[in-house]
Amino acid sequence: MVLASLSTGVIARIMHGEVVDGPVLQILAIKKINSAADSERYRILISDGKYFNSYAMLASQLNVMQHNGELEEFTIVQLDKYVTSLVGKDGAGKRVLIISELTVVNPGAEVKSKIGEPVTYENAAKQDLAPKAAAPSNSKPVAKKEPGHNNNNNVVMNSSINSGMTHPISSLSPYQNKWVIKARVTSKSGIRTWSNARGEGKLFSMDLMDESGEIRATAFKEQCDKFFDLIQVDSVYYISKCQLKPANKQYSSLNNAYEMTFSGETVVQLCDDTDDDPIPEIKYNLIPISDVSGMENKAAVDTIGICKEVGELQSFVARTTNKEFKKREITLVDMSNSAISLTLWGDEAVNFDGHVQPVILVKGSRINEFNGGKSLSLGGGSIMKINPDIPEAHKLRGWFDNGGGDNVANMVSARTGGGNFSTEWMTLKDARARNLGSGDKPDYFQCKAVVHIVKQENAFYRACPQSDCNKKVVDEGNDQFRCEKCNALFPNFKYRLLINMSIGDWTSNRWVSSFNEVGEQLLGHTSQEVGEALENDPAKAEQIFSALNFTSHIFKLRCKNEVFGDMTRNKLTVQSVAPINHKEYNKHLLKELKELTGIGPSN
DNA sequence: CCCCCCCC
Repeated sequence: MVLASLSTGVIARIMHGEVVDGPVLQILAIKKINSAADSERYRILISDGKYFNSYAMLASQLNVMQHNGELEEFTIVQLDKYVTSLVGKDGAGKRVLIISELTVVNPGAEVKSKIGEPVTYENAAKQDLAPKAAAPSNSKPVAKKEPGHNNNNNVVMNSSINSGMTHPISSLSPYQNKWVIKARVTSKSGIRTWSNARGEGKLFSMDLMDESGEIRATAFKEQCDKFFDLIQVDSVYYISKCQLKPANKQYSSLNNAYEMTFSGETVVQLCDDTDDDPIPEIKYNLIPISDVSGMENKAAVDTIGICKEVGELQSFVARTTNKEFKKREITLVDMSNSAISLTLWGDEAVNFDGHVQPVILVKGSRINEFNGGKSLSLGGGSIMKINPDIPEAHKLRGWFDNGGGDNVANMVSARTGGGNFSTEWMTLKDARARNLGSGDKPDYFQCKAVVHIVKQENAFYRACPQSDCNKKVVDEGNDQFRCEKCNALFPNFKYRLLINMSIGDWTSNRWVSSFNEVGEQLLGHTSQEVGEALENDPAKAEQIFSALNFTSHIFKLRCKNEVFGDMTRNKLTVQSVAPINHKEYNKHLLKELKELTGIGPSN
């Protein structure tokens, strides 16, 4: 076994500001810093064999290495990426080493002992330091200063910027307020107003990130107006003089025990030296839309797709909070031949122009699962980019403009109840033979079938006229109708359809039930029209119902055993009907043929 | 000081 040589004496040079590529060092100890819960930080005692530094910290993305036991005592590591930064009051505090990327060269178990007799670098001999007066590590020439906001003689801010000495986000706490951070905005909310018992106002919030960590910041009222336009996602800013307070973890998934609030003292200054900047870029973990099917409900998703369809802007009042919301649902497609619904909110929904079918990138969108379909929703901390200038976007554009989105096979948001995949094709005979519906949960399948018989008897009922109640009403006479669910009398009612019909495919036939919306779609008339015809105009009703006979459709069916007394019946309910897409259906038939015969196209 | 992002 060969142990790597340590970069002897290098810690003194690094800590005096020299930039050294890939120093090889030994971990002598690692311990968790006593900080508030939920913000996990590790401090390291690290040595180059001659000097040690006990003020080294692990950037949080490396915590996992410690969890995996890769950073035990005596481990030899190479630092692939690190910065030094000042913490403490007025820049007079400690300089810390923050390690954001490292490679294990020799595991601690192999090395087994401390190398050399290191002493603190603060006593380093002159010859170990860089020959010329070394610049602090962050002190690349700072770009020309923008006129800062509230930047009147801000000594701390200016001296920090001029010296290149900023504080790592992970070092911020409520106990010390002389700091300047240099951070990238990773997301920014819209302006939101509130009004409650304690008052009213407006605010916006943003997420900030640097090499060491991340933090949420919120600007209220005056600060909201003052800073909203200045703050832009992806830009880097110097920020100082905010209030810090414990983060309410209920509302934030950021890895920080604290959050900050802008105050009247807060100073924000755009930093435009982005091309040679130690602040990391926002990372997008883009996944194919098809992958969303297999992910957990509420999980965060970064993805990119073409906006193939745009829904109308919708307004509604949330039933629980009585707040009004605006939303718009759009459909994204990508090269996994999959489509998914994405919900935009507020101004983003109002201002969205989808008719040009732009490329849409989302970061941190949330999965909402309903009846087996999964859709995405933008929320706090998520961002959307329209036509981002990245290779993935150009690739998608080319794919889509050449007809790529024409044959989307996998509807990730389709409500099949069937779980992770598109609804399985099955014949009516196989559905029986395979005892579908006998489990705890319903089964779902689809088949192509023709309508044989449609029952007119009991094809409708009179329902409560309230929009969110479909309960059958009791005719009280005198044109009064009682809803027992709403416990109210109404002078009117609405018709609801409940169509029973026999459908058949080439293997078998079955009775199926269709509820209101599917019934309207099949009959091509509103429930009101159908109900009135059945009650008052038998000839019209006959015309409406017979038009459905011998028509073929793709039926998505829900199959479940239902118990009535001591009888168990296997019941089929039509979830949705669609016209036969012959291209799609033939694809399915070819696949079946290939499975039966082994002959056919490769996919 | 917000912390809402529904419904089906």
